Amino acid sequence: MLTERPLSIELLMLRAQQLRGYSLGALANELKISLPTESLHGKGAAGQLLELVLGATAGSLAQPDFQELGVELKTIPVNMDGHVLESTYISKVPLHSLTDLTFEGSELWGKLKKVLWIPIITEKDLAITERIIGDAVLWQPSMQEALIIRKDWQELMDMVAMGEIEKITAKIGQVMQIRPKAANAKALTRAVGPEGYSIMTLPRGFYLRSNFTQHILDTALSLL
DNA sequence: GTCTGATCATTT
DNA sequence: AAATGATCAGAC
Repeated sequence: MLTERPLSIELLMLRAQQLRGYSLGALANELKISLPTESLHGKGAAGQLLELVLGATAGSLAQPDFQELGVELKTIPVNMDGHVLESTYISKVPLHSLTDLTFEGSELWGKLKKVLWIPIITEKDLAITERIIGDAVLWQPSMQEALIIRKDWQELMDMVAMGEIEKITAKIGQVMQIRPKAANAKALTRAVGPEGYSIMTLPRGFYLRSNFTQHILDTALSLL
């Protein structure tokens, strides 16, 4: 089983497609690594396993997983009917030092320009080891999709810049939303508050709504 | 604490 | 059932 960094998108796709049908348990066995037993304690296990086997850069960089290829890797849980089960975290939301921020230069857009989606076929409470790798999909947003993403980003970031982070709920945004992204309620970070003063608040993340990622997967699969 | 990888648990 | 808000694990 190869784990080196792929030299081209074609090689990356080839390798990803070869993983179809593997269970996460079988894959972990080949790599001689162990997986968490309970899903409550293995939330990121699928993504980390796929990063390892596909040769992604580990680490906490604000850059795509395959930086040279401009590709971000995302596992996405779907049930046996192909139904997307969860929203997808994309990137952290900048909450301070917001001058000169543009959509084109944002961390979010850097990751959404090109995404390799790897469906993980599962059901609630199914052991992590029993989950199955599905058909990989390489996605680039269409012009229309990109415009909607940019509109959501601007609406949300306008509120952040205006010091209205505490007014933002997950209901805002057509295909994307802002939600907490923290270890727990005690993890606070600095943000722009009302009147421009600094406040402490929960870290936030950008998430793609599941109906949007469902559309991405459905569109790709309809072309096969 | 700040990031990555996400899913869980409760409300709607 | 779907959506929202909260949380789990690990690297640094």
